[in-house]
Amino acid sequence: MFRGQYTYSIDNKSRISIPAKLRRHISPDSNDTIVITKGTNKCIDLYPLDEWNKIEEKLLNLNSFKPDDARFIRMISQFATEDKMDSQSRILIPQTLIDYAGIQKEVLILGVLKKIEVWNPKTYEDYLNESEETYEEIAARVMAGG
Amino acid sequence: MFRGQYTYSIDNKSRISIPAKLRRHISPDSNDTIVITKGTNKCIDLYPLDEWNKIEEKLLNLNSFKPDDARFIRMISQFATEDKMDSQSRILIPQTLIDYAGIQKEVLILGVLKKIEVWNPKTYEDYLNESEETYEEIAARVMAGG
DNA sequence: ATTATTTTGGGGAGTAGTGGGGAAAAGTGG
DNA sequence: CCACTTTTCCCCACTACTCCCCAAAATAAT
Repeated sequence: MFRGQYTYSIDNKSRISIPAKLRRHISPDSNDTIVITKGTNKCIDLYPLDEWNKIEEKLLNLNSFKPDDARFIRMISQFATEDKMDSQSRILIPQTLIDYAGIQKEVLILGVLKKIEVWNPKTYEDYLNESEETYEEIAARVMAGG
Repeated sequence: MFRGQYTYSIDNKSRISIPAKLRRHISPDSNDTIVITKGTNKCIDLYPLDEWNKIEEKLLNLNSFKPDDARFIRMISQFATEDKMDSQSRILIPQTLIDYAGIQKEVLILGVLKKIEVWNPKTYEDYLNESEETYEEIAARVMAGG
């Protein structure tokens, strides 16, 4: 599982290093391959290949001749590109996603259980502030019964 | 599985390159052969030959004496042509399908699990806007339980 | 302080995408 | 059956980007 936050930079060839501490949690099954996709918030999601394959399994169980299902499959697959890390454990981020996440130079990398998120630090700060609830309140609600 | 989006162009000989990242996922069983057919939306569908064969298997199981089935079989077969990629991994798209999809110069190529779709970028944008649901909502629904 | 590891930077070979010439094949009309 | 036109396909070429490699800088560990 991925944990922690890391402030890194994206170089002028659009590459980002995967922090060493996160790298160690990528299964060898993934063969150093990462699937890069649009996050559900204004960020970029990174999945090790084996985790992404589990998501695709779910998509395959949908019926692609049903218009609604076809639409889901398209939207989710559309932004997913896979890339193998180079010998310095970097991946190349597509320009469309850099633009989507509003990333310039500095990036905030978050380890979030099964996936890794890449944010513009400013965007993330705003995201945290936009919630009315405090950390304490959210915790109480989400973890209720656990 | 095919993934990702690619903005390419169709040349004045009606050829489209298959993006390298998609090409790598085409099984050698297909012998570089692609079946080109009319999509269920306003786009062109491309299937590697081996995947297309699986679809034909399913069609064979339909009852061609049932009017609905017969109609569907006709519609899907009618526009299906197979083509071998040239040495630059390009395929020739029939003019009828180019017209159907309203393609001019720029094309949006989508990797969608077992098939590849070719859209007029504008048409695709309109298609996405037709839906009430946002990406977030779709993701939440489809990925529920994961 | 020295060594090892990690992050960032950049050169250059190879690959990918696009365009187009011309031979072969297919279609059309007499 | 033959000439002529159109389409398809094989090839070569140019440009830009991607990826592999080497290396400096920064951080962490011994």
